Amino acid sequence: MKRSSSVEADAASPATQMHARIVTAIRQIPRGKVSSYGAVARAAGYPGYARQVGQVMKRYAGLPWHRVLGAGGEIKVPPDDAIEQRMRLHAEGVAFRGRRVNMPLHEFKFPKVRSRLR
DNA sequence: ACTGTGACACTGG
DNA sequence: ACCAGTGCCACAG
Repeated sequence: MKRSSSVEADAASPATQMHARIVTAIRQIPRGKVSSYGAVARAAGYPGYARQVGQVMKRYAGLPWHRVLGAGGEIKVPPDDAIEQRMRLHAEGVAFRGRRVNMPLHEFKFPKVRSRLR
């Protein structure tokens, strides 16, 4: 098997794997529950990669992006999308207390918090 | 290769 | 509760 062949090195690229793991984590958040960028990053095995979670969500379509909030349950998306996010969450029964949602009440707990990856 | 940017998080005033 | 400063990291130009 070719180890450093350019083609498959692509598929196994660290970055690609990270994206995949982040996407998977986001998909785990059930309807009516929410999580945070940081929590998703940790669940995916990449603590400290909160910003990358945002990047991935922007690139991948079909993700429940509205269930991901900033630390403390704050909305971190631009004003336009923020409106839709609130609307979607409200439709799922997630209520806002002013600018943020009641995290202790709505936060989804990831089952398998994997240890650090690389 | 270097610099700026951002859908983040945390601390301190 | 609000805002500024700092650390964080991949990506784009």
